[in-house]
Amino acid sequence: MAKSLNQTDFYSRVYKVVESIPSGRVTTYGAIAGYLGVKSGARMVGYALNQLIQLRTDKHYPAHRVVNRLGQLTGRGYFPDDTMRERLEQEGVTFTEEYTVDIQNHFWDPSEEENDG
DNA sequence: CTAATGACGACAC
DNA sequence: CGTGTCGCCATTA
Repeated sequence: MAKSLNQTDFYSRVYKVVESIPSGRVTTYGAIAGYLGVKSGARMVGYALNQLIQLRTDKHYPAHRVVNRLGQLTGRGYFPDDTMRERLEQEGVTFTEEYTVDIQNHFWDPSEEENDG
């Protein structure tokens, strides 16, 4: 498994996991961080997602499927309008609050990446 | 190098 | 149960 995690590599892995998030599901920063090996790197995950905005690449990641451990759309402020919320809704994700998803019902674990890998 | 920030998380009161 | 504080690690100034 991953041993020496390069700084930039960490980002690449985050993007890879994020784009691997299935529709109608959501995951948390800590889950991704822990999955990558950096338990306390939850902040780095969120930071990595933020970088997506800077990337300015044609490729866009479903960063809207990433929420904090409470299911709050903390990053909604970085999305235009309520894109983050509407996106989740159209995918079938339920909400327990205006900007809080039912994470306990839609939580997705990165390790569930059912892939030959 | 030091200091400040952040799409987080856990603990203390 | 809500507020306040520290820890975490990379990025930025």
